[in-house]
Amino acid sequence: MARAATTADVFNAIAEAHRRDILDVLTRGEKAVGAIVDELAISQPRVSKHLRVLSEVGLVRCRAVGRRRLYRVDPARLRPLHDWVAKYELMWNERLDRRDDHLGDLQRERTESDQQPRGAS
Amino acid sequence: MARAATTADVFNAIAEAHRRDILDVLTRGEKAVGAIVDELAISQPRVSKHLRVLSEVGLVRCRAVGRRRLYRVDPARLRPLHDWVAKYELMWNERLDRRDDHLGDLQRERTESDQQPRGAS
DNA sequence: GCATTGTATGCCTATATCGGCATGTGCCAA
DNA sequence: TTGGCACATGCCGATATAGGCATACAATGC
Repeated sequence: MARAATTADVFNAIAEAHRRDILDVLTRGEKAVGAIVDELAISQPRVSKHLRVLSEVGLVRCRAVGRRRLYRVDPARLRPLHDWVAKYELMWNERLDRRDDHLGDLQRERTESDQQPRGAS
Repeated sequence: MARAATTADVFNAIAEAHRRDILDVLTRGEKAVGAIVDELAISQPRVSKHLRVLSEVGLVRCRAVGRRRLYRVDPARLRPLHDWVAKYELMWNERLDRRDDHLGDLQRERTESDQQPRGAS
């Protein structure tokens, strides 16, 4: 088996740095392919291909205007990612809080796993 | 060129669903490899390999206890991801706000890109 | 020392990616 | 209609992955 398809989900789609760059550019408003190409100094076919991936996972939407295609971000699609990370954000805030209280020694006071009897889902 | 290494950054590391599963399990506390294996019903070598990737990007830390290795999450490492998504969270909140105000017609009032003169970084 | 448990690694295959380059397709202009 | 601009696609090569299986390594217990 190989790596999961880039279009499998949002996580895979944004793994590629250039794809994130493109999204970031689109953050500043709807843009045509050519504009992205110029702004990022990436070849046009490359941009088009990345846009296709982003499009397939719904991260961008396209609108044709004349012979141009204007792409825009659909930020809501990043929600799964946001929600997933949120859990961990809680964790690191907790840790910082504890560190404030006890000045960071018992960093693992209760975290110590008691190696559950295997099978307890 | 192929896809970026899974160990290139946190984004690539968490692209793999099983890796996220492992992190989620570790969310509930430090766990030994065997515990993860049992909980996720994934082969041991697989788990070990995923842990290695997670380890290389700093998402988990390891501590040897006897012949066991206890892994724990280092949630702070997800910060880049969190920060990146945060921008988009703002965006979708804005949109919802606007929708509240104007009942969603002028969804693109100002978003309209004015196709900057090409070259303006 | 020796057998056993708990993990990490190595090797191999199938698969899919990213990027380059050339070319197809669609729309506009003269 | 012909030319040309804006994008999308197709094909190719190099690369690296995920997972299976067997095995090496480490620590423990007898």
